[in-house]
Amino acid sequence: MTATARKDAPNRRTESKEKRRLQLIKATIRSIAKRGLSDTTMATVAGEAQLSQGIINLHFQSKERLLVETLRYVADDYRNAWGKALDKTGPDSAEKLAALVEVDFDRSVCDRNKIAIWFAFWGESKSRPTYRKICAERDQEYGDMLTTLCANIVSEGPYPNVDPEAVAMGLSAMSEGLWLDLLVSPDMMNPEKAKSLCMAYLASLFPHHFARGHSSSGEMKRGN
Amino acid sequence: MTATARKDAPNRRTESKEKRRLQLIKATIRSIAKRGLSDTTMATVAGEAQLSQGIINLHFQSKERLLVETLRYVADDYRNAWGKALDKTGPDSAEKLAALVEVDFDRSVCDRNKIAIWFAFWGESKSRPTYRKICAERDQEYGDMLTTLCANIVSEGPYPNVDPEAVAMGLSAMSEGLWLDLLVSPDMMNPEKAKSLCMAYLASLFPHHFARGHSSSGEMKRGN
DNA sequence: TAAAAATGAATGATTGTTCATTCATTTTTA
DNA sequence: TAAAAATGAATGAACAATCATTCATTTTTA
Repeated sequence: MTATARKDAPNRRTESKEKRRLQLIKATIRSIAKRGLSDTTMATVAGEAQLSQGIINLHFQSKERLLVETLRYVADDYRNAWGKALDKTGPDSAEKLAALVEVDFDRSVCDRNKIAIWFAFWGESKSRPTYRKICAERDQEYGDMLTTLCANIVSEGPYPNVDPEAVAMGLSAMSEGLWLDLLVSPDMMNPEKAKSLCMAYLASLFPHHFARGHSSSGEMKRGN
Repeated sequence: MTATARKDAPNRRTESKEKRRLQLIKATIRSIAKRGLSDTTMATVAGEAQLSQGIINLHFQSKERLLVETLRYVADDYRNAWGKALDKTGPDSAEKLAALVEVDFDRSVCDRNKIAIWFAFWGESKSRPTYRKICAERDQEYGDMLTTLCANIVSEGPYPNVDPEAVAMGLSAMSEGLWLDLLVSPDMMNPEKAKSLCMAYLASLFPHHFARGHSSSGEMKRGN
């Protein structure tokens, strides 16, 4: 039995604090996805985690803190996803932009459960400044990245009268709106279609960098 | 004292059923906008309406029904808004499309309170089929209208390889995403900017029908 | 064996709902 | 037309259920 083996047992009664917190956050996510935020109680979360009633207050002090930590986890998760995707690409900005669109509709980011979590918190964000702040920071960082990439592309190709920030805002807005369609009308929308709509948007604004009318994933013009 | 005068008193103890229901629905909207859906209780709604505890169950039987009726009211309100806007325009499809964008970011439709209501219900829609159905129907009807208008424009101008349904889906997605920005980052986004982003989207896809690079509301090319 | 982690029954606050009662209004009666 | 009776909308206290939180106890760890 190695030193790490003792951490492999799935239902050890005593886990490290950090692991328990993560376990509870993931249980919270499952509960919100399944029952919605307003039907998610301390009991349903503890039940999802297969732990006892008092466990959440032990690790998070209050329900409110659990929810905030959960939102933070989801936001970090999303940040990591597009950060990693960017690392995998070359230096080309158009390629990076396509990779970001790819991530937004990749299974790891946009299954209906995860989308439901986002909308659950967005839905409460008007009356909860803490939620709103976390979401706004996420938007800010993502938007800055998009704007930088769009600015690079504008500087490369001949695109008179194209405002990089406007393209970035339009693209992220479209992504979020398509998430809503995936959530509300899963019969009408699917990730592939959503992806191609975003790519069509990019192609219409940056015709020298993105090919039009292709539905396959991440298709771009080469050698520009 | 005329026969109608007796209905003018603002705080009549006895109102018609329909008026009371509407009063309670509007109180629900205010409560959700102010406190969010999960902190909206029978007491907060009754308080907003300045009526007593039991009044909601008297008129709506249950909290759940009140919320469903509220969502239906908001959805109908939206439907009426764009229906009226269409009636005011001429027969030109591009003009109608611009009018729809105008409505989406008109004060009467998109102040932060109303947007908060939409997101509150969207946030619960994953786990509430009734909410989802109402939202999906709204999307369907609006999407069909958009698609028809886009198809007309495609048939008018030379737009090879432009799919009307794709444009329609992209536009409505962008609108909804911009609503999210207005909700979460009101410092970064405002209705005028949102409107011009949508118009820029239309201009990039239908350059013969919409003028590019103008920020003033509803600007279109004439005489096409 | 002392410290830490986890339990789950208990607690008090909050919630949606019910219902006997009140009261403004309408209808009927004389 | 004035008084009496009937109506049903509205009330708000009471109720049962549910909720987040606490804490004495048990279990596990080091």
